[in-house]
Amino acid sequence: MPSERLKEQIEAIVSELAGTEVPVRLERPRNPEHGDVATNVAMVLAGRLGRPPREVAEAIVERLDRSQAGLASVEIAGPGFINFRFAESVFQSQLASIVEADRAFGRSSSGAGRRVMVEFVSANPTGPLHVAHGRGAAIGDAIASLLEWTGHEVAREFYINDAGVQIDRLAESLEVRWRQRQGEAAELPEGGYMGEYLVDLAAEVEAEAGDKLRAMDPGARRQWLRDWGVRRLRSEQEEDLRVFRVVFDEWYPETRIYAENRIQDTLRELGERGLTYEADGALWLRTTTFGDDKDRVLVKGDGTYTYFTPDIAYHREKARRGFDLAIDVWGADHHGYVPRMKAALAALGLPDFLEVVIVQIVRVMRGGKEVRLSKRAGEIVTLRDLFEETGVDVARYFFLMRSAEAQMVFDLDLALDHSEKNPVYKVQYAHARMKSILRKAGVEPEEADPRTADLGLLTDPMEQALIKQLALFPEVVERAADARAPHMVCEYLEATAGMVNSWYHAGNPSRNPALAVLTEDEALRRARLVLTRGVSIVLRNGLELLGLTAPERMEREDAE
RNA sequence: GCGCCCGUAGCUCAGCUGGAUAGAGCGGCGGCCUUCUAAGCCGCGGGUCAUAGGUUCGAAUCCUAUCGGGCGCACCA
Repeated sequence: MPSERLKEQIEAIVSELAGTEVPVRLERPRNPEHGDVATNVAMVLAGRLGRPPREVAEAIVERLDRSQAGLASVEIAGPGFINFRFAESVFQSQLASIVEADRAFGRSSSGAGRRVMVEFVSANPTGPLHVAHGRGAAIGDAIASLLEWTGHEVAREFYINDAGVQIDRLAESLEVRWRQRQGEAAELPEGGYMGEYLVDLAAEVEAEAGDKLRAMDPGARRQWLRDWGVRRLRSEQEEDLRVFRVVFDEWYPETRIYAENRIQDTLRELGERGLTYEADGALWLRTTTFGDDKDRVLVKGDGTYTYFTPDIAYHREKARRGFDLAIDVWGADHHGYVPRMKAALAALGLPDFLEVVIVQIVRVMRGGKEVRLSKRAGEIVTLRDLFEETGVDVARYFFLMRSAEAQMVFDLDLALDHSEKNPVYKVQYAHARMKSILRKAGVEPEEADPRTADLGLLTDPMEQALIKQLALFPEVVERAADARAPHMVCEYLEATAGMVNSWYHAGNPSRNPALAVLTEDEALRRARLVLTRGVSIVLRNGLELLGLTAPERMEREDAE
């Protein structure tokens, strides 16, 4: 990266001027007239040195070794910005390095040596996954991917809440449905699961083990239904997620926390640290010591644990399993739970171990009206309903294209639009077009080789702007990973695709054959094919990073 | 009542640790098809950045207050 070298040089100059280390930030000006990169360091330094910003800027510029940094021009502008423009050769060599890196372009090792667990979805195994889970699934998976691209060692994990009262209710509800099937007048329990899916599952139960269940005593039958229901629903979730292209390294059951006595270990450790106490017949944790609003109950008056307790033990296990950082992706309705969980981990001596990404709610709109996500004939209820209608690529992209912390509207009409109005297709189309040009040129991608092309021939402003845009990709990945913000990659891909489509159309042979990739001029054609390949590499890497496909060609529906 | 998120163009949203005339997509309006696939492209219009103060050379961005929307405030999970 040429800007890296420049940054180091400026840092050296500036720390000499100031007499101390001064961090330098190079930014990309919005306005291209302000150069390729710019810095405000002279303004930052002006106050400290007691000199006018422009004078400080002069001093910095005087000391610069332009050729060493690959600079074509440097100017001081406005209140004291320094604007830099790189030599064209710098961008030409960047295009060459994009093509050479190919699938590795955009990857870095900045996170090397860091083991991170991303835990997401973690839906209760009491029913099918809903639309809201889909957003968490897409975002969690993309964050994990971003961390992998930046060199972290990443594990994706799903925590199965297969213990606790919600599972008792599942077992009861399933039993009621099974008995109703046999004509008994059974009523769903308070807080039972009313979904129709349990009626279907009851039919499966009957087919699989009806006679056996009738012969069992009630306790054994309940236990059997409980195990069967959890297993069945869990595997249905796993299958839905697999089709949605989200694959977990581990499905970690809550019952394992109990089976391995982790709760006792955790309570003992908290007790030894003097952070628990008994009051009103319950055992409490002093979470207020670590920033929570009130202390929390660990063991209820009846001797059972709150939901919190096994969850603390589970997060303690994450650290014990060797992870340096745990990132949890939670729904907005759990945000109030964040301070207490962080407090509990701080109590265990793990103050910075947990990072929580809160994913806000999704509203689905069709025809300008909100789709009620309750069960109603023909309306979308589950994640599977949604992606079966839109396709997996579209559903994933729509979930990812907005920042997680903002509520989002899922516009089904736009999602179902197969034109380039749909941002997913816009990006995929741009990719397919590059592939189409390569096919038309009759070359394999590897034959578009920067070593046998003169990239100096790419002098058109559109081409140069495009090369600069492609070169930004690694920085975008880096920032998106740091910010746990996959939507930044979407923004970048859409902007890139827009430029690609303009370039492609400008070179439409019927309009301006001089700009066409497949031009008569053999040398120019070779150079443009390298750019074509570079574009396809960046778009493909970006799409695949987000878990989307990069199609070789787009299906064309015959227009009427 | 307290806490968290949000309030930017008609709609949906970007705006990176404050930076140079506030951006994109959709919708609207006007052009452009014997195509490296027009499922498109080019251009135009459109904003008191919720409001009021404050900090700063500089605020959509930071601070305070107010208003509006969402969510959460259990010995539920």
